Amino acid sequence: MANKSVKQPVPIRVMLVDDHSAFRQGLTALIANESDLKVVGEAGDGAEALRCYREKRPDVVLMDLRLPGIGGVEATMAIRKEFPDARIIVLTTFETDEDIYRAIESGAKSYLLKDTPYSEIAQTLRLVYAGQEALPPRIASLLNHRRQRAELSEREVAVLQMLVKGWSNKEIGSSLFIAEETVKSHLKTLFAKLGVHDRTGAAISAVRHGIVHLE
Amino acid sequence: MANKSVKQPVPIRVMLVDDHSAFRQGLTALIANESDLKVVGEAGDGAEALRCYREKRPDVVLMDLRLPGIGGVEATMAIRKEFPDARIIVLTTFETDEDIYRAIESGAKSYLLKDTPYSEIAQTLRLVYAGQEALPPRIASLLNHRRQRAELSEREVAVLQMLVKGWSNKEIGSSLFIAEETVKSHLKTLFAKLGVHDRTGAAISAVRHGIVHLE
DNA sequence: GATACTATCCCCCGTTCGAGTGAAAACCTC
DNA sequence: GAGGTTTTCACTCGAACGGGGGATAGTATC
Repeated sequence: MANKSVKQPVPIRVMLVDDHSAFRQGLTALIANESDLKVVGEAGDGAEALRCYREKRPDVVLMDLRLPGIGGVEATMAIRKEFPDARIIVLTTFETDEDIYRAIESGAKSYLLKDTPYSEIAQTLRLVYAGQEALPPRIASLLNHRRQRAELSEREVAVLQMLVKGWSNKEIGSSLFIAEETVKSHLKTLFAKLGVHDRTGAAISAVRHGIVHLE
Repeated sequence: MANKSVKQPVPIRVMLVDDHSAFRQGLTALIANESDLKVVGEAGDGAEALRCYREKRPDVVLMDLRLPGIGGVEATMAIRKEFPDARIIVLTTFETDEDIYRAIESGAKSYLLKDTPYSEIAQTLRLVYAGQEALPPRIASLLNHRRQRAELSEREVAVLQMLVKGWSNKEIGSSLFIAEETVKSHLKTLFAKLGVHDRTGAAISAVRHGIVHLE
């Protein structure tokens, strides 16, 4: 039982953040097979993640994005604010460029989809522990797309959200206490920034890129 | 090594269909802990699923929807055509009412999301093996929504797809070799059936309900 | 053969939308 | 305080859209 492992005397200490215990369970079981990796903590939401990080000080964190209460992006920012050296890998099912962008901006070192082969997840844990930033090609490409897209102002996003709800310019205007003409003005810049030519295109583009979430 | 199990002398024979080996791996590991369940076959795509079913004749199948080549719905139909008694549970990440509807129509006995707690997956395997149709409340509710929605004709779906692409009525018309007026006519019935009042609402509704998939 | 439903097309008419152009006020940054 | 961005609003004009009606032909369904 003594620590006689030749390859890795001190395993990389991993923490899992995901609201689905079944997923944590399965991943823990798989990681248990690796001699150089060890799960030292689990959290089911953002607040718990911060508490657990403080207590366990893991080497690497696997973080889901959709969490009850505080989301994964906010949790990542909170942890990195207190522990600037924290190495966090986002592991989620979302793959819009906006989600990826926000995750990386918040300080995540990598971004993996949940259907990534397990071996690749393990490999990424090792790479990120070693200080690298390992982004799969597809993710890196989407991140680039997002960075090439023009930034949307706060107001423009607000208009876009109401557009996706199916509201008319007049309805958007009265909801925001501005003239219909102003809404049209925002839409014009939105069309240009999104590279579309009408409101339907803008709505679809907003959903496709994850700027506005349905549900 | 002899079969001395008291509780379940003959375990329920389960087959997994999912293109991600990591997921199959994790699930197989978890199922191995259950004395009354046993994974007897795995497939990575629809065609392999049918071959494997013929060979192994499992009691229950866990089927993903997004598969390379032949999709999960088609695979379910193919298996049930050859083996009408086949008990198939869809296990996927999609949760639009349209996806659920098509899965159940194709003969699936249950529909679970991949983030379902493992214990519930196991329980559903047992229930479906016993001949029941176990639909989680949320899924059943979405299925009802779909059934309350009016059926869309083939032509209407075609128009809707082009609408989501951001095409104008004129563009849709020339693409389908019909007059612009005919497109407007289809749109009128679409608006009524989808319960919206303009094309943007129709586009969002189509995506939300899974009638048209983005990407 | 009567009864649906679907797909196709037409008309009118008012509303909405989008392009073009311009401009003023507020705010931040340097 | 000069310069940039954001937000706000105005005006015109033509194109696109959506609601109302109706009509014909084909194909199932019964």
